[in-house]
Amino acid sequence: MDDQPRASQTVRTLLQLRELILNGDLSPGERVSELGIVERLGVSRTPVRVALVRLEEEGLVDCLPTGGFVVRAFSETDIADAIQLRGVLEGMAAQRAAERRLSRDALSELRDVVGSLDALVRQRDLTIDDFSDYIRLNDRFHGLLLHLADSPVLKRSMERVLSLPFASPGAFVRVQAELPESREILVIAQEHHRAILDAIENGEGSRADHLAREHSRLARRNLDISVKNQRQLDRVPGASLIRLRRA
Amino acid sequence: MDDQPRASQTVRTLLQLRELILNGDLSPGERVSELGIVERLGVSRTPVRVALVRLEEEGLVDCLPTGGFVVRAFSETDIADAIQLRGVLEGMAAQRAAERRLSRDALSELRDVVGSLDALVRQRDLTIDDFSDYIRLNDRFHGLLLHLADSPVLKRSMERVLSLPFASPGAFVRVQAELPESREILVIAQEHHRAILDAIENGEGSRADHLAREHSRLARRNLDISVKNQRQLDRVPGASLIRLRRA
DNA sequence: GCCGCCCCTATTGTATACAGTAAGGCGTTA
DNA sequence: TAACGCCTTACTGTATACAATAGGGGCGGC
Repeated sequence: MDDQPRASQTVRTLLQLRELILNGDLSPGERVSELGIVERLGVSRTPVRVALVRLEEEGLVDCLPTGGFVVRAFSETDIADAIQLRGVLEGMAAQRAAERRLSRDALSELRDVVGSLDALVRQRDLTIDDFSDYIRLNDRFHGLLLHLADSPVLKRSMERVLSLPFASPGAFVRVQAELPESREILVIAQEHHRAILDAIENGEGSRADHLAREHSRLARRNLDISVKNQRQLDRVPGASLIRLRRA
Repeated sequence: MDDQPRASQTVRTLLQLRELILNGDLSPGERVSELGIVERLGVSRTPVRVALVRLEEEGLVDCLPTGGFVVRAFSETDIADAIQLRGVLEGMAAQRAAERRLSRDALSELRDVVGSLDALVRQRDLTIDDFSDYIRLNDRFHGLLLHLADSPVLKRSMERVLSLPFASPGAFVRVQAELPESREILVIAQEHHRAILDAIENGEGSRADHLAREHSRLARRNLDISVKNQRQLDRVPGASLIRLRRA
């Protein structure tokens, strides 16, 4: 059961604490007691404190002025902004990738992923497993985009944004899977993927940029849909951190 | 002499350690010994460790796989990428500000700053103090832009990028001050400021975006100039962290 | 003389002890 | 009965002690 037997206490604590927060075992606004975590995870206060500092930098917890930390709550606006920001960063990544005039060979992996996605989306009826595969391939596509941009600075910045789990490219796919028009949305998303690849292959930086930004708006749309239906919102990773303002 | 008598040990340690790194008292690649810092700053290891973790998240130090931290070194490419990223984020900020259709009243502060900058740049001969004033007003302009974007997520992301000191808007102004064409560059930069304000006033989001991106390229150009002249590069904040690849 | 192995030391990861402070509860008084 | 104040308690900030590990230096063998 112990996933990380070799990892240091600090790393294990960070991972487990992050999971506690993302799973909703700790509620937004709730103070994260160091001693409470010590009891739960069976480590001393020192690794817990380090993990809390890192999570604060990640943005999952907030520092209280009086000392200590609380689990952060995220509004619909926060999520929408994070999605927009991801779109902008992916736009920059796509643009850079395009303007590097990469060889056909350097793009073979990206082309393979787009090909796999094509095959997947072409199917009539999509199962739960298909959506899992889609999420995996989609993450891979977005990861490759970032890689092809060849910018550690950009990569780091993106990782920060993605540490908010509902900002990740696959965050709303499970929501979307429940919609009647789910397959059509995948068709559109995949058209974006193909077009982004095409733009990169042809060195069309601005086109790649705009396509990536538009692509992220699909997530934004799914967010809007989810907000109107709390049940669907629960399918989003880190759902427990979302606090909608009362209507 | 003690700037922060009331602040906690942790905060003081973070500020002082950051200063040690930025001043070059600790060289890039050099291991940051906890005990060494303890001796230098007269605090215990605990606040030092917290400060190191925070600085690692900021990107000023790197985690060694064996444990401990080293001061990071930044290449010319890193700096160029950070400047480009800042331009993209400021573009997003400007676009958001524009598309919010802000009232004339909400923009009065930004207009004042642009007015002050106008008056400053209009002068024939610019003194050192004038450049200091320019940096202050310029920072204020960029800060207001971020504020008007009204996005905590974006603000946080920008703060991360700006924690690399040579990515900040004013980083290369002191370099530029030494150039024969320094005043002309200021004239161009100020034209950008005016145009960005105009775009925001008129709700022209895309124009604001592109102007902000182009604006950041002035910093990029100054970087290129600085690289050809090590003496000028030393004027940049955090210069000691910059390691150019041998020609 | 050079290379390799072993031991020692320095440094970090981890745990815990101590002190200061803020918050909450209870009692008293108006 | 409600409000104010004091006291207690539990928490975090800080310091330090202990253990494990990695790296370096020295010694010995080839």
